[in-house]
Amino acid sequence: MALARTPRHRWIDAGLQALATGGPDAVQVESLARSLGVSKGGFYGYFADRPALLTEVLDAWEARSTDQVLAQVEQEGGDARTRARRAAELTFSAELRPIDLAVRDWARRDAAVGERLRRVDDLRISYLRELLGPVCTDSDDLEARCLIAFAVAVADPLIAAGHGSHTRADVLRTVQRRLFAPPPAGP
Amino acid sequence: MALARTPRHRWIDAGLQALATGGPDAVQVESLARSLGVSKGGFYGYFADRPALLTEVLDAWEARSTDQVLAQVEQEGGDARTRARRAAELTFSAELRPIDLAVRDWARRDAAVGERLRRVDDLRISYLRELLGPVCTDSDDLEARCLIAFAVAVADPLIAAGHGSHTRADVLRTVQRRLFAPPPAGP
DNA sequence: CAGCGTCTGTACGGTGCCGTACAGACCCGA
DNA sequence: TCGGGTCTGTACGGCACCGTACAGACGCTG
Repeated sequence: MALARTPRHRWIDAGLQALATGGPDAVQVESLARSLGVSKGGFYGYFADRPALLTEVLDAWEARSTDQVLAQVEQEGGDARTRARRAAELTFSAELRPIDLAVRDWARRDAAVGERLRRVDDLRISYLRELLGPVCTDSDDLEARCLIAFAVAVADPLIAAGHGSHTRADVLRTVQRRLFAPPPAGP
Repeated sequence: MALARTPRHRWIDAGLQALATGGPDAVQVESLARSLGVSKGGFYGYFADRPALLTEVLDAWEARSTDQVLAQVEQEGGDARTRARRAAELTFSAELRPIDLAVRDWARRDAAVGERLRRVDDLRISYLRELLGPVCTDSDDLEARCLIAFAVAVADPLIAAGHGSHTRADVLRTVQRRLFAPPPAGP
């Protein structure tokens, strides 16, 4: 059996890369072949057609975004704040972040992608809820903190504005401190 | 002079619609013509080419998202919280919201679009800062609240997760209350 | 070394979109 | 009513991509 120079996973990796950079429309068979330095000859031996590749690309994204991240975080251990930060670091790494954003935009127009994203986000928020639970007294407060944390993590790279004399990193630190601060007194 | 059945602004409106639904790649001359019930015959009388249309579509979005929204809000008046809510309602209306999201994703790959988005977001955050200023004591707190408010507003429709027994509207209300609450005590 | 299966390059037809060209329909004003 | 300019439909060439077909190269296996 001859060894494949361009096995399945290389097409999928290239697909993830293209998805991250240009969205699902940019995941094109001939374009991927060019980026791999190959012709598309072998592609249709692995995948029935372009949609089949897109499905597998999403599978790969889902696995990397959930199981792999959680396994890594739990293995490294630490207190709640450490694990929350680590989970965020891994989930929104330079590699995974743009894929996440592309999928999020894709989900707006494809219900099946929306379904996948819902599964992934539910899992992420559940984990976050678990980590933030101990510092919150009532569940309203907890849900508000979860949404804030997740929304800021998701939207940070999408927001183009500056913050006067502050850097974005400054502001993010303040937000993080508030998220783990003891609950507010008032009503 | 014959009256145009399909004047400039109709092409631009259709372009905004397509942009909202399918992103910039979906803004196609022949596709827009079909959605307008016309052939593309007249298009090239108004626009040099497809990129020219995209530029004008962005112009229209920018105007509607900034000047028109601000003018409306200031005209209606009210206290800070009312105006903030009204600005959010208008900015993220059912009509403008999907365009905003599409532009945000587009800005990730097109520097010129990023530049426009930066202008628009800077203006929005400045306005928000102005409204939230009075309830904040120090500028760290103020910037954190602005980022939270804006991030939640932007990311809300992008986040697919549920919140247990709470609805998203419940959680958003809690977040909003916190944003206008008096500043927290210690660090 | 010969045979086999697998992977790869090349070529092809089909399709959809871009931008151009041009002829005819249409509406206005004289 | 008649001319003139404007808008519109149709047709075309070019290009990029999809999916298929097939021949040859490659490396393992006997």
